[in-house]
Amino acid sequence: MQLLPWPRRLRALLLSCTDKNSIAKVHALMILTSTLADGSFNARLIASYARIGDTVSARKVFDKLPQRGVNAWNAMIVAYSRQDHPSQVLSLYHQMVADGVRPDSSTFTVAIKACASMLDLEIGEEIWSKAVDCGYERDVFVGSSVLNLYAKSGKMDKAVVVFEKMPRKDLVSWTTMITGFVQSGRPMEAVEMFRGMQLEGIEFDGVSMTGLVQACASLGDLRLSLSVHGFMIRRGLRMDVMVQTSLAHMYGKNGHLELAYRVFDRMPYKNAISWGALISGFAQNGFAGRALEMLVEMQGSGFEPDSACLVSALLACSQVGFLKWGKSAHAFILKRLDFDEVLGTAVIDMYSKCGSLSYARALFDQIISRDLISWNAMITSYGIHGHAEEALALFLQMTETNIKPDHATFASLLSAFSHAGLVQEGQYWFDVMVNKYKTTPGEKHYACMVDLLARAGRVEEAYELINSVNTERGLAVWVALLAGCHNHGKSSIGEIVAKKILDLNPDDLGVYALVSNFYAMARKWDDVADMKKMMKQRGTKKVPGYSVVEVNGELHAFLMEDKTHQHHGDIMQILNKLDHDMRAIGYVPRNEFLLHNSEDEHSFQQRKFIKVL
DNA sequence: CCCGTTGCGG
Repeated sequence: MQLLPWPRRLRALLLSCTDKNSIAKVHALMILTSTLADGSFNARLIASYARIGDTVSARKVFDKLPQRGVNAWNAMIVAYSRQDHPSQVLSLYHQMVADGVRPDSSTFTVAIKACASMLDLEIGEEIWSKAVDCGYERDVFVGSSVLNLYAKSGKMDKAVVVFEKMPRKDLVSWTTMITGFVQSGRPMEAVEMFRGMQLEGIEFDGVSMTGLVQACASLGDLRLSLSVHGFMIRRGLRMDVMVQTSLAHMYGKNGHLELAYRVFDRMPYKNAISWGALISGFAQNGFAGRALEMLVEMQGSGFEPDSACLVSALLACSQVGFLKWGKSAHAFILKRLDFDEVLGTAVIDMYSKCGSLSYARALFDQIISRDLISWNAMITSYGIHGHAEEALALFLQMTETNIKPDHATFASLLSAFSHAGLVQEGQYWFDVMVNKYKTTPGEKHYACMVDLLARAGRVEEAYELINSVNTERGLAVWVALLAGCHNHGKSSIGEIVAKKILDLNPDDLGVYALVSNFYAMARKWDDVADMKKMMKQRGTKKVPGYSVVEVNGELHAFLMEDKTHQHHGDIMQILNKLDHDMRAIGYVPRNEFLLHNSEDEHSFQQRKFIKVL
């Protein structure tokens, strides 16, 4: 065997090292042969320790070096980057610059990546401008890193500027733009980016495809989703867990749960995230029971649910008011997970929707990390429960923190006033929102204001309000107004509003019921008959509301004309007694406008059992 | 030669 010169032998040896002991032996040899002083070899030693995850040993070598070249600094910086220690990366970067060592492409790339992961746009841009000064403006690696920095900071428009200036764009730079647009809620542009990449003749991979699939998921276009899925099969893409999980999620999120399950079922390797994708699909589409079943099933298959799975499970409990399971989920979190903002807010929401406002508030006070959405959720909870004063008190408390209220906060606050019938307060805070917080009111805010005025019988004012603004006036605004017209016998305005509603072609049967009830109030019997015909034609796209009660941990669902409950007779008896007692103290039920359509109700019942159980 | 882009949630 021919002996190589020392440095080359050591380099070969280092490359074959897979454990700490063998690296340490080479390390000793390097000391003996005095090759450690060689700038290109000490960097390799640091990189070897880093490769096996031993950052501590790498740092010891680094610290003992008499002088450090770019490669040594880079090796150490990359080591910290691999271990996901962005602040260490930045501190080394700054030390290196202070030592007068000139960073290279690799240094800038990794340093900017660290800023992206800490969402520190300011330092990131500072480093980027230094990179430009050092002549790396046209570098693909540094460029992609900057694209990601802007994408993660929600500055896609800045990313576009950098991207368009890049002379050479490769798979990673295109992919960064795709995922950037997806994460910024601009899925159409993500799809356009994918098409642009195809036109440039750059072959896609699993990562870029994951971005495209996520774009399809947020577009909710089944035809596009199916064609993308078909495209990747035709092109023979090797699908890994991530691609398959994003596919299952794409179908599940948009309610195509059979397709989602088919993808999931055929996955050779699944993990907790794949399960989470399915669970969230079921939970978000109203299949609460199925979501909770899958949570149990995943544990049976040996997977530990993570916080995202629990968030979906809590959402499922909220939807059906299943307090018993909600409490189990809470207990599970206390035992095995750490509370973050998302998980905390989901538990708060669950307690609130399951009727336990005090638990919700106690949790809100306990959760250390509360963000904007946590505050909004708690304010919403008070609103739903009719506690407008508490909602306002919380809002005022919020203004003392550094979290700024957003459009959703005001929507919750205004809705709280509308539920409590506090017209003056509502008007006052609407004004504050517009003038002090410079928040442009949207459809939701106008709907609250219309609801507030219309409930109080000030239908004319509400009508004037919506006619005075130029914003998009959607269904909710008109529905709130018509409900007011119905309750306060305002037939002339109501007729105009009813026509507007019908022009919008809603697919909610409840809206048609409201219009029909309004016509009945106005004694427009021909229109009532038309409405009934229309409802029959349109079929049952939307499931009507039903009540759910939890008794001893078991759910009982009720809807109109439903006689299937085992204690139906007893329940009716008690209801009759309550009805009798209420009339005795002066209650006059307004059931003269109630709508009956027994054929539809039958199909509703079928769906009810699928959904709740 | 190294460095940049990925899957579920309030």
